[in-house]
Amino acid sequence: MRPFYHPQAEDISLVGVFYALGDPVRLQIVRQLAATGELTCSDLDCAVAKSTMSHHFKILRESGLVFTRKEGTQHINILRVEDLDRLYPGLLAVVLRDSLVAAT
Amino acid sequence: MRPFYHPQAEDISLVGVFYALGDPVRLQIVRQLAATGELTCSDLDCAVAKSTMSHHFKILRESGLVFTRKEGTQHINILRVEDLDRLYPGLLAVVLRDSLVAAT
DNA sequence: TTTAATAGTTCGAGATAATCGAACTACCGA
DNA sequence: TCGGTAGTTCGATTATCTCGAACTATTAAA
Repeated sequence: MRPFYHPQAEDISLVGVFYALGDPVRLQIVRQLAATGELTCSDLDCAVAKSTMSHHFKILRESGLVFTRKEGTQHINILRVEDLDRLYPGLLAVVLRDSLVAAT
Repeated sequence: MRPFYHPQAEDISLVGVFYALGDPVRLQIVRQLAATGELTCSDLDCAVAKSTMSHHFKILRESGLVFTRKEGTQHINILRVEDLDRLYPGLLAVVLRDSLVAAT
């Protein structure tokens, strides 16, 4: 298995971030990440296959939204809050506002 | 030709907006719209076919980012700034910050 | 009032990307 | 070492994107 690719902060593009957020499952992941701090693939119980879930986390990771570290058998994801707030201040606030309702 | 569909403001979803912005051509359109106020399909000279351009404007329109009106032979697009600022305050600011450089 | 020109949409085909289940890898514990 | 759990990768199917060609609508010219 290849090691994870995480872009440098400078390589996190706005269009890539928007692309990653432009999917209901991934948007929900980001919101839940912001609420809980950490999340593994299987912490969410949406109605998608786990291979698809893995794919979603890969897109979040490679767009720069999420950092993944390995811990035993599981992959723990965290939001790259500092990078995102520095690069695109105000963006996360928009994403997280009113995210208590599972708004899309 | 069918009339244009424009969603009600209440039906403009955040994930739909992100989806629309998650493409380099469409992001550029939105930025240029913010700068110039109005834009037709052929005002931009990107290296995409005009049928593709029409498709991009359709996505911007149906996601609620853009309002299109007919004027003679051309379709004039404007950003739905008020709706967007009311629904998702801060979002357009993020999109337009540093948009002078053709950042992606 | 045909004719042509412009603006944009729609259609059909080929290329890209998303989703799923199955098979696989990695790690931990009995 | 044998499962069991967590997650990735693979292959096939399905959906979406892009393009050029054909079409519609509107205006202007002949």
